[in-house]
Amino acid sequence: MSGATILHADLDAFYASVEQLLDPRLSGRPVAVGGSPHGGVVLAASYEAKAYGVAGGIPGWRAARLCPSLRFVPGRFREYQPLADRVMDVLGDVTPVVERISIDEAFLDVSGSTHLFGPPARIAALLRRRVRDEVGLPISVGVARTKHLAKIASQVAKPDGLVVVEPERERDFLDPLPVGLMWGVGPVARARLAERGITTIGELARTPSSAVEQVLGHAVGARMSALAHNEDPRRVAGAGRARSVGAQSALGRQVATRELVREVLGQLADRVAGRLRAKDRAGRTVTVRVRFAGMRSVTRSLTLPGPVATTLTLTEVAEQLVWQAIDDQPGPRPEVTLLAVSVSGLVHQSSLQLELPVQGDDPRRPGSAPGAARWAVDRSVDAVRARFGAGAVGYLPTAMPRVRTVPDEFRELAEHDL
DNA sequence: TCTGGGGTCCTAGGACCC
DNA sequence: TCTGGGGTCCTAGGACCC
Repeated sequence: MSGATILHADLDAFYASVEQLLDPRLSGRPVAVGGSPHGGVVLAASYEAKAYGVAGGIPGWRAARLCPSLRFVPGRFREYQPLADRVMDVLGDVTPVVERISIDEAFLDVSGSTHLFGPPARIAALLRRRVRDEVGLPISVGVARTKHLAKIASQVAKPDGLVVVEPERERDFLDPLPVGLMWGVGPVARARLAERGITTIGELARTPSSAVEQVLGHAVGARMSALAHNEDPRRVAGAGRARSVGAQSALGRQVATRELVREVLGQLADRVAGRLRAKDRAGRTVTVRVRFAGMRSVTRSLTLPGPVATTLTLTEVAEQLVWQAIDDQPGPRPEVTLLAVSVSGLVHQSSLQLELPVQGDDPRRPGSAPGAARWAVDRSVDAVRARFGAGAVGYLPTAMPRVRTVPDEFRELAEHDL
């Protein structure tokens, strides 16, 4: 019961490893998925590339400078989801208690599986071998008494390793590790702690919780303090439902015109509303984000009287909010580099409960009057797309400015279940 | 040469209510 | 007369995660 029975299994450099699997000429070589020496951003880097300092998120031209022999591949995004699902199936063979937290990693509780498969360390080794033999991908596994410890252990195990933290050695394991390995400590928190001379988890554990809270804020400070003291009560369980749904598009640098904004928001709203309708959900709060040249971004949100899930209503509300955000900026009209739309305050909404007009409401107000008609139109569009494909029908002229957009397959990889 | 896309949670101020 | 105390919702911003 109190033994080390939690596993954290994490595929190594997942996207890059898939590319190496699909094209053996890439194996053992530095590979970047996405980006190019001339632009774009690297989405994932193989371990050989990481050795040069190449990492996900950095601009392609910088990656090329760091590693001249780097091979850029566009990414065969369609292949990723099925391969990751096969890995999860392997994990599910040893226990039903699997909590998938992203496309490529999961927690397992194997406390009920040891009578069948042996001790947890053995189970972890078995899983690693099976994933390698049956799917062809390297996976690292951490084994410990808690999720936090197991997660840290798998990070320490990478690449392609296994680390078991026995309960009596937890303190020895944690104390010398950098605070940045803790789940929830990012660059900002790490820098703030470093200013106080706190760089290891052991040092954090020896700092009074009240002091940590002063540095990191009440909630984060208390949580990090507890984790440093190795208190982690979280159980392995299925992930909860999503609390928001969104979509975004980077635009390069463009002057915002009515046409551009409407085109982009129409596409984003179509994705978001379509996902909501597919799961019979809707939400009351619409939030947009506008990022300007220089990476500064602002958000505007509006909570409607009732939930929305129609493409046109969402587009209209988002449009109002985006112009509000842009018009609030002082000086000449700024260049826009990204638009995002998201819907939160989600509720279940059966197909029969439409966006009904609020009595006495202005019929032109978003989310009210034409709701029923719009819902019906969207349902028809959804049905046509289900039969004939996503490109079969849509609302908006797509002849407008060229917006560089990523493939839908890539977007879908990051979607959470609704 | 100039930064992808989808999410979660927390903070803080103001409006509003009892 | 110069202002209690607590709670909820909304909005904007930010850190963090994969």
